[in-house]
Amino acid sequence: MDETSQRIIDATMMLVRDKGYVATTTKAIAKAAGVNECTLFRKFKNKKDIVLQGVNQAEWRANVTPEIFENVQWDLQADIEMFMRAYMDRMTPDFVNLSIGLRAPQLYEETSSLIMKVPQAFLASFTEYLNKMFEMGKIPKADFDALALTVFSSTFGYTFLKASFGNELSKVEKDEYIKSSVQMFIKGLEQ
Amino acid sequence: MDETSQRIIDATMMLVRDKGYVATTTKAIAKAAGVNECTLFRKFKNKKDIVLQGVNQAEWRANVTPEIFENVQWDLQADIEMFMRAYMDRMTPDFVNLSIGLRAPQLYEETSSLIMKVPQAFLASFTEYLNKMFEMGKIPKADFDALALTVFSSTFGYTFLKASFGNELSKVEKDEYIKSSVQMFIKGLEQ
DNA sequence: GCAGTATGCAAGCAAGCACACGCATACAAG
DNA sequence: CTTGTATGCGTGTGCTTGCTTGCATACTGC
Repeated sequence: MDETSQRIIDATMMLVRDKGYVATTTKAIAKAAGVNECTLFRKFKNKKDIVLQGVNQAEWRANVTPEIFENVQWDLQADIEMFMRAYMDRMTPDFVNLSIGLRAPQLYEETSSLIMKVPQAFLASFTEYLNKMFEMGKIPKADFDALALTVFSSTFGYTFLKASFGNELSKVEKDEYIKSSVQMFIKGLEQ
Repeated sequence: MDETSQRIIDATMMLVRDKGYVATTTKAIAKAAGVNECTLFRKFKNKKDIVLQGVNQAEWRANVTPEIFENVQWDLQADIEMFMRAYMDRMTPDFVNLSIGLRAPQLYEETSSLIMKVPQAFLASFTEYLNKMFEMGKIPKADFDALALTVFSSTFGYTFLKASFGNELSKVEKDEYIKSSVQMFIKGLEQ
C-alpha cells in the first residue's frame, strides 16, 4: 500500500464516519486526501472499493479479539472491569460512528459481517468466561448466555450513547460507570 | 393532513428507515407513495420538509414518555421489569433503524434533540424512581445516576443489537433477557 | 353548468454525481 | 539520456438528483 493510496483510504473513512457513505463524494475524498479526483480511480476500482479496502485494514478496525481476554485473573470484579474497559478503550466514538456511516444499502452486505465481528468476539469470550467461573465454583449456576449479553449490552449501550449524545444525555463518566456497573453485576452474579 | 400527504410521509419514513435519508430519493418516495413526483413538491416545501413533518407525527415516534412510568408498584423486580418492557415494546427495531436513517448531516441538527428525547425520558424517570426507592428505605444508598444508566444502557443496547443483527449475534429472546437481567440487577441493587 | 381544487403527465432545468480520457509534468531507475 | 511510473490538470460523459412548469383531466360543492 503506497502512501497516496493510504491517504485516500484514511480520508474516505473519516468522511464516511462523519457524513455516511452515500453523502461522501469522490470529490470530497480527493480534496481531503490532497490528491486529484482522477487519482482515486487510478488507485481503486471505484468508490466502494476504497471503503472495502479501508474496512479490511487493521487501522480501521476496533481490534476486540479473543486474545484481549487472555490475561484474566479469575476474579469476578477485576475481570468484568477489564472486559468492559477493553471494549470501551478500543470501541471509541470514532469507530461507533464509522460503523453507522457504513450502513448504506450499497455496501451493507459486504460490511455487516465485519461490523458484527467485534460484538461477537466480545460476547463469546465473556460467555465462555462465565461458564469457566461456574466450573471453578466461583459463581452459582445461572443463564450465562443472557447474563453475558446483559453485561455486554450495557457496555455497548454506554459506548454508543456516549458516541451519539456525548454528555448531553448523562454526565456519568466512563470510570464512574464501570465502577458502579461492575459493583452491581458482581453482587448479582455472586448472588 | 390529507390522505395523500400522509401516504407521502409514511412512504418517506419507511424508506429513510430502510436506506437512510441521503439514499432516499424523491423519485423512490413518489413511487412508494403511489403519487407523481411533482405532487411531493406541491404538498411539501422540499424533501427535508417531508421528513421533518414525519418525525413530528406521533405515529413516527416511540412514545416513551414519563407517564408510562406512572403505575409503578414500588417493588424493585416488578418495576424494573416494567421499565425494560415499556422501552422495548415501544422502541421497536423499526424505530431504531429510523433513528439511524435520520443521521444525515443535512438534518441531524433538527432531529437530534427529538431522537434524544426517548432515552432522556426513560433515564430521567428511572433515576428518579431509584432515588424514591432509596427514600422509602427499600434500597441502600448508591450512585443512582450511574446505576440507572447501566440498566438503561443494557436495555438500549439489547434493543439496538437485536435491531441490527437479529438473532445472529445472540439467540437470547426478550423475555429471557429481561428475566435474567432483572434478577441480576435487583440482587445488585438490594445488595 | 361552473368555479375551485387535486392530481397526473411530460418535459425540462441546473447541479451534482461517479467515473473516464488525453495530455503535460515530475521524478527515479537503468 | 532514455524509459517507466506516478500524479496533476482540464475537460467531458452519461446519469441522477431535487425540484419546477405548463397543461390536461378528474372530482366536488354550489
